[in-house]
Amino acid sequence: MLDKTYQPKEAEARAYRLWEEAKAFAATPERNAERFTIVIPPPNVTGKLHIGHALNNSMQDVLMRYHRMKGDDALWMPGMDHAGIATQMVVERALEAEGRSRTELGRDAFVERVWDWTRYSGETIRDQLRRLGVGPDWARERFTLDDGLSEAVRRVFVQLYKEELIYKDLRLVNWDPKLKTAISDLEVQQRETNGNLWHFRYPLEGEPDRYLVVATTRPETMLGDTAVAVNPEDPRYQDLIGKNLVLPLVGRLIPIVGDAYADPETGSGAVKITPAHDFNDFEVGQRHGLAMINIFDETAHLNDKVPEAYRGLERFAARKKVVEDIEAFGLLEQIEPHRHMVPHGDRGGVPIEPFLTEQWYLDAATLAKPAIAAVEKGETVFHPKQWENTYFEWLRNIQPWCISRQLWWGHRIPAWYGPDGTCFVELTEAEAEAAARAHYGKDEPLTRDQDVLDTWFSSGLWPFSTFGWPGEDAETQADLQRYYPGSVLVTGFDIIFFWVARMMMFGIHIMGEVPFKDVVIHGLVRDKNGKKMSKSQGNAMDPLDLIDRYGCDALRFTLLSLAVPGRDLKLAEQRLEGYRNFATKIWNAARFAEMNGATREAGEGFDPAGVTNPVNRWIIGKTLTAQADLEKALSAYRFDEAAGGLFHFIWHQLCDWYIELAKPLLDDEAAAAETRATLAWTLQQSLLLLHPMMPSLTETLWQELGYGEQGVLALQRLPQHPESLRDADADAEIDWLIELVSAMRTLRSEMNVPPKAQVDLLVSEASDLTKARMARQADTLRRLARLERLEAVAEPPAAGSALFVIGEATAAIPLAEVIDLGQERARLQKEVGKLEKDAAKLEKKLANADFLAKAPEEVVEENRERLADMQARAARLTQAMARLAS
RNA sequence: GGGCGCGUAGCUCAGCGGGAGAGCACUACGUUGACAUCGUAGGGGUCGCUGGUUCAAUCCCAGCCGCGCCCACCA
Repeated sequence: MLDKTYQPKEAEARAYRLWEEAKAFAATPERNAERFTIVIPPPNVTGKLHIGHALNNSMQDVLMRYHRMKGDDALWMPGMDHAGIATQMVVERALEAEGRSRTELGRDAFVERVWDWTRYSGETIRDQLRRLGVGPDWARERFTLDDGLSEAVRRVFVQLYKEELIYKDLRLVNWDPKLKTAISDLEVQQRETNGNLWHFRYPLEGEPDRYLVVATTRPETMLGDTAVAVNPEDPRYQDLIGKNLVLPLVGRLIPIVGDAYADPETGSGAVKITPAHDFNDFEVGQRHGLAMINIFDETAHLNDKVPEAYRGLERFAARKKVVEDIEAFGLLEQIEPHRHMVPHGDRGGVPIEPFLTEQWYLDAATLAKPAIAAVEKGETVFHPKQWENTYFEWLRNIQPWCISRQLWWGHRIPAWYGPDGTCFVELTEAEAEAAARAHYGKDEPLTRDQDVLDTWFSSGLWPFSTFGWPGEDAETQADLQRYYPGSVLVTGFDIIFFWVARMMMFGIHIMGEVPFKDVVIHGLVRDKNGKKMSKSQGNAMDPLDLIDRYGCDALRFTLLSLAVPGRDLKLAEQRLEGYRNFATKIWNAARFAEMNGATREAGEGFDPAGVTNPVNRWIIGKTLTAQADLEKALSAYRFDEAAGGLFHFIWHQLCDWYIELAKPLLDDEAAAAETRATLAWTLQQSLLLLHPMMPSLTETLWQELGYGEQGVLALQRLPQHPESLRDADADAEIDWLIELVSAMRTLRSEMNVPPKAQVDLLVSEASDLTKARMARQADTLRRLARLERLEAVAEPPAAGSALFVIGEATAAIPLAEVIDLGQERARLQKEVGKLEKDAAKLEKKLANADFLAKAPEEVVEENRERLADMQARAARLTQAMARLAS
């Protein structure tokens, strides 16, 4: 006997054990079935998973379980990402708390320390995924810093280098002075900041009374100015082009250059040019052959390229001093408050510094072209499709990707330098040495490039590196052949650029084929007020905490229900409560089944086609519909509709109606056996349909109801039922029954008939069909409507009855004690009035010649039927009212 | 400055060309042997505003108002 409520905690652990014992998550290439592949977006080993991971993995798990149940060879590739900069920061912070630093430890010891952390975080994440009830093919788990994946990284790097798609270049990069590394454009966040525009006077050479006013938001960079630009079309300054200014505080002579970059409309129309510290100025500098003076060190302190008074100052301290000194010289024209966007490093959180360094770049524009074309051609399709705009927009404007990082945690760049700086890019040190020997004609000592690669470089290879590429053994080749490209990628919109686009570029270039067919983009999980969850705000919801309190199935079902495409999710605990209750509801339906013997034995040899009772035939048809709806929703990645459909089917059709309708049948000797079997079957089907979304509950019930002998639910197949199981007559009869019961209940409620009081129901002028239905459903009606007497009568009902129309019949409930003739007549009159009003609207529509001529025939017909039905009901009620009076 | 999206019942959201829906919340009633983590019934909406297209508009188009997100080098 089942407990009264579902106890998720033990059930989840037990179910997961069963799945692992049954190897339920393993791919089955040997079956040679249709294959279905998903590679997991590898979580960062920076700690633990958040609620967004719960959504992302629930969605994937639903697809996996569903496809496995359809009979596919389903492979879900698990793994994690070393997440270079992010993980290094976590460990550095831990060191800091111990009063140590990474430099103190040294590179090797530090990396060892990060590995320790990685093992710890990896274990945490694996546990969390298990608690979520999701089942990837654990035996295949990969890590981006595995030997195999590192080999893939080196291969791709060397190949692209030899193709001249990777190169080294000296130019401005986004430099994070806190983390002391270059970062890519994507890792820069523009933050609106309150600042100032400082207007400085730069005196003309030899004419100290004349000056140009330049404005800047970054006064300290003036120490690196090497020109001032004016627009050559600007009449105010044309004669000044070619002359020199004296750079205040420094004394350097800097030219006035004519460049269209200077906008006459902005500020004074003259703009200071600092080629080493501003991306625009860098270009101006290149055009005019200006000197580039780098005034910062890697921590954004001023270096010895500036006058002594400023050396060693931190950039903001320098700013203050520069302004003070300019003012002291009387060269400060004005200070204007100015709100503007300041670039910040998204990890370090400090303003980034455009910084002149040599870095490795990837020619992204070249790789982007086929990646754009593939989506244009529909080889990869985004869901919802509008995200393709975002993807296109970024790829069409893509800049060279800075892939080198001055970090320790990551894939070391496979480049070695000879004593003269010659660079050898090879797969291994031995190959580099060989290349060097060939180049120099003798052995020379080589030093390896100190930098590591942007973490997204290896993530970009994930769809094929995880299968063992570039391994050449038979197994790897078979896996790649079979499982690449993936079927679906499920991910958040926030990493379309970081990850999806990079996988597309690498996948097409390296493998010659897109890495996945469908990209399912989901939203961000926000709190109930729509605020982004964050630890510091204190509004973050911990998935494990929610699982502890509501069960993993409730959490999954909640997230899936809210996963409307193209929209963020607002998660309120009330929703979790609701779906926890849903789990309890199903549990109790199963409990009812168990109590009535509707378990596996009852369903043995059951053939739904042989069922005769309309109630049973009806629920069988509804089950087919539920399955069809589920399949439709999931094939369109509409997890919200899939969840909503099953919720409605199980709660409102199966529990509210079928179980209630089945109760009298279970007491009826003639119908009991068939009904028991139908109930068992329907519940079994429900468990199958619901399993992808609520795996633990359904698995537990599967075992409890005796299906364990057939194995775990996770490995069952979804049966395909013949459409002939649907029965329109049964549907019509049960619809009629439901309408009748509902009408009775409404009347009882409106008339304040005590719930326990038994009443009579007299159905007059009933057709043979109605009489037959009444006979068949008599027991059910008596029970659900609490009837004393049920009768088909020829005579009109006597006064003192409540009346309503059901189908082509009029029904009367004699309620002499509670009914007031006048009130009842008024009630009926009101209803007739409403019907007539609606009918009048339809009549008008149907009288419109344009409507008749232009609307499709079926629409016209439908309106006619509706009108006829309304008129018939109104007439019937009017007639009944007349009889009431007599 | 460009791009995308959203504004439907008190709340969260479906629906997107032919009868306004769900869940939660709310009100009334209810200890009927599955379930009070429940049941039954009920109230509640000029579908942001203004025009247009159409026989027909919550749904399509345009404009406006309000809100959000992404991208962008303006001093």
